[in-house]
Amino acid sequence: MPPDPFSVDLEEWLSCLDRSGCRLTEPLKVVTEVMSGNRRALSPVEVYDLGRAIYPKLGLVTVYRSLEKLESAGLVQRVHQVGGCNGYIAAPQGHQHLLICQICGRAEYFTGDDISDLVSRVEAQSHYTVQGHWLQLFGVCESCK
Amino acid sequence: MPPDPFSVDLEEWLSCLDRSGCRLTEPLKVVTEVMSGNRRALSPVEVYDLGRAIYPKLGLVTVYRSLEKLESAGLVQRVHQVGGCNGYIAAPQGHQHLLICQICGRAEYFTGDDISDLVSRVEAQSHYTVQGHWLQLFGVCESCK
DNA sequence: TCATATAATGAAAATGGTTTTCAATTTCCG
DNA sequence: CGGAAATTGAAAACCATTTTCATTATATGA
Ligand SMILES: [Mn+2]
Ligand SMILES: [Mn+2]
Ligand SMILES: [Zn+2]
Ligand SMILES: [Zn+2]
Repeated sequence: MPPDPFSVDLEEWLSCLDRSGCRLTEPLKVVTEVMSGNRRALSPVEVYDLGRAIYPKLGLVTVYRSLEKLESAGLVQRVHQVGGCNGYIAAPQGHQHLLICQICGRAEYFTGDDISDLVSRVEAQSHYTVQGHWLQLFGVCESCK
Repeated sequence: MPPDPFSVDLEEWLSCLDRSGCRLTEPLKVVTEVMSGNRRALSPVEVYDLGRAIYPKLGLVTVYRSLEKLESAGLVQRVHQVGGCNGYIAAPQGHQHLLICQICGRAEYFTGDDISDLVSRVEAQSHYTVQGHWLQLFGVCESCK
């Protein structure tokens, strides 16, 4: 069973940010706490609202800057959806892709996609060299059915 | 061999728009001509620039409205990429996905992805019901290597 | 511990892509 | 042909994100 990205704890994220040269300020810690403890893709404003519940004088600009740091450090990733592409969620550990509930937004990572045969076939037919892929599954989670 | 969405001709697109209740105005025809004759994902401004080469008094607002009509009619689709999610390209015919050149932006559709085994496995493990998927391949096209 | 350099913050302003408004124009049906 | 109604383009509004800048907080090392 692969490690669950959502079980990674706050301390690890903070030391990772520390190692990458960030100062561990209160606002950054708050954004990190919100992002590490959530299983949904959150927009900057949602992070802002959740963050202010912990630290009321948090600024929205700081949320944007903190998300950028978390993304640079590889701790969160952007999530593209039909409804918008400004969501952020805890990054996968290794080769994983997202499965997102269309009703409540809850997300899980899954492993085991093997598209190497498909890639070979597509490369042969198209004469492209394939370097990477995006895969995302959409559905309904257990509690939403 | 599946039909190539990029070979669909302008007349078909126009009659499709006609059938869906649009008035075939000069600006809409111009945007349709640009979109049906291009193999790259184009942003609204790119469509605007290409369109004005044909019809100089075309307005950017009309480009937005025309792209919306083309999307509603199922003739174009939005393309999500790392560099932005405001690109539009001719829609696939049936079950196809995009392969995009990272260098020049040229895109091809491919068929034959079969992820049903993966979906079954993921459904069993996650207890989600999977309803759909996004798949996109990125690479380098023949002329860019 | 304390002084200091400097990274980080938050408010306000700027930016830039997209949408809305509205009067004028064009299409298409009768 | 009219004439109703959809469509257009310019201007203004909107809104998410970025930039600016004076102030504050952090880390470092004397
Ligand atoms: Mn994969
Ligand atoms: Mn597929
Ligand atoms: Zn759900
Ligand atoms: Zn190319």
